[in-house]
Amino acid sequence: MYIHIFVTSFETRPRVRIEDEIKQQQFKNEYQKAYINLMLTSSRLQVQQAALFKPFGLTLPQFNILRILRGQYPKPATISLLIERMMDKTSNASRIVDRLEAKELVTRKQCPNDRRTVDVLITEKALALLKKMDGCEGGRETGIANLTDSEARELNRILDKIRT
Amino acid sequence: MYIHIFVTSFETRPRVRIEDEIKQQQFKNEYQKAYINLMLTSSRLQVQQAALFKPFGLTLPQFNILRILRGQYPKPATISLLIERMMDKTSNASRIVDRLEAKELVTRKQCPNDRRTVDVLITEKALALLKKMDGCEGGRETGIANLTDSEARELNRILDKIRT
DNA sequence: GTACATTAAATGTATATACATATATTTGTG
DNA sequence: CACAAATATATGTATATACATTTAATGTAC
Repeated sequence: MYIHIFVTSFETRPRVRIEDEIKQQQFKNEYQKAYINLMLTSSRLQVQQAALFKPFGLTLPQFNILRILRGQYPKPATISLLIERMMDKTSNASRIVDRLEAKELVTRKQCPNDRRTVDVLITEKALALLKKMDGCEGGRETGIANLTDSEARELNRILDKIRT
Repeated sequence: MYIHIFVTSFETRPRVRIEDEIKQQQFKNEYQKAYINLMLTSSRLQVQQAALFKPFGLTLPQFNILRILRGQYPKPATISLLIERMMDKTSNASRIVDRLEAKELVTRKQCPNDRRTVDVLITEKALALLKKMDGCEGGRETGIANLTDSEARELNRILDKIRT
């Protein structure tokens, strides 16, 4: 997975388990610890999620695009719409669609109404693939499942506050 | 920043602010919501952190390596040690060191004791740079600062549980 | 001490991010 | 209508991740 971890604190100790690393740390304060903890945890979850996806031959961004396209189906989506929904505006939807097209998971053709735009449509093959993948999604098979329902709720509240 | 967001839910609505996106969602459960929320939040924080680093001409992985090297200073570090401490075992320390070397922020020379290994040493130039950067670190200037101390503590507890 | 395994680092390739620029088309304004 | 601005997509380049392979040096077994 792709994540940059900005860690100021792993400078002087040997590596053990990541959680041990953190526990041994002396952080400047709870905020710094929370920051690093958040990066580590999201990285960990992404690795778990990617492992679930791997047998199906899709990367996470590719899967994400396919999910958006399925949401539109049977209507096509433009690249702009994909970028909008992807929420990572700087990621490159064109090239991810290139790869999906190469795998015959989407088709791409110029839109007649506005010839600047492209109609991207998910194929039957991709719909079948997604159907098989429904289940290994959304963190239920990751460490998130360790939480109680109220802890998940509290986590959501705190994360919302961070993004406020 | 590099983060893959696995979002099953942004398939049918127009994009507004990310937090609005989430609020409008109907998630399968709190777990799915927490998963997505975690990805979004860490992504957001990384973008904020990267923006702080940009004026100094360093990427986050490069900064991270330099911090490790400063922790070792005046001793050198081998590539193996950097990988160990980076905690992203699959990331490519050799090539990150290449770039730091090109910027004259580290030196690299074969270790005489074990000629397989390389001594990577942080330069004075890099130490001065890091000194200037001390301050824009650890999330204090990011959304983490929105939390109270006890919220940060609770967040840490919950994240630890996820990684258990 | 040679042969084989192990280790350290570098290199190769595919994918993705981050950001700038190019190209084609449409829209808007005079 | 002509021409500039805006829009949609694609392309280029640097960096990083993810993973496999290569190369050199060391360690170990016989």
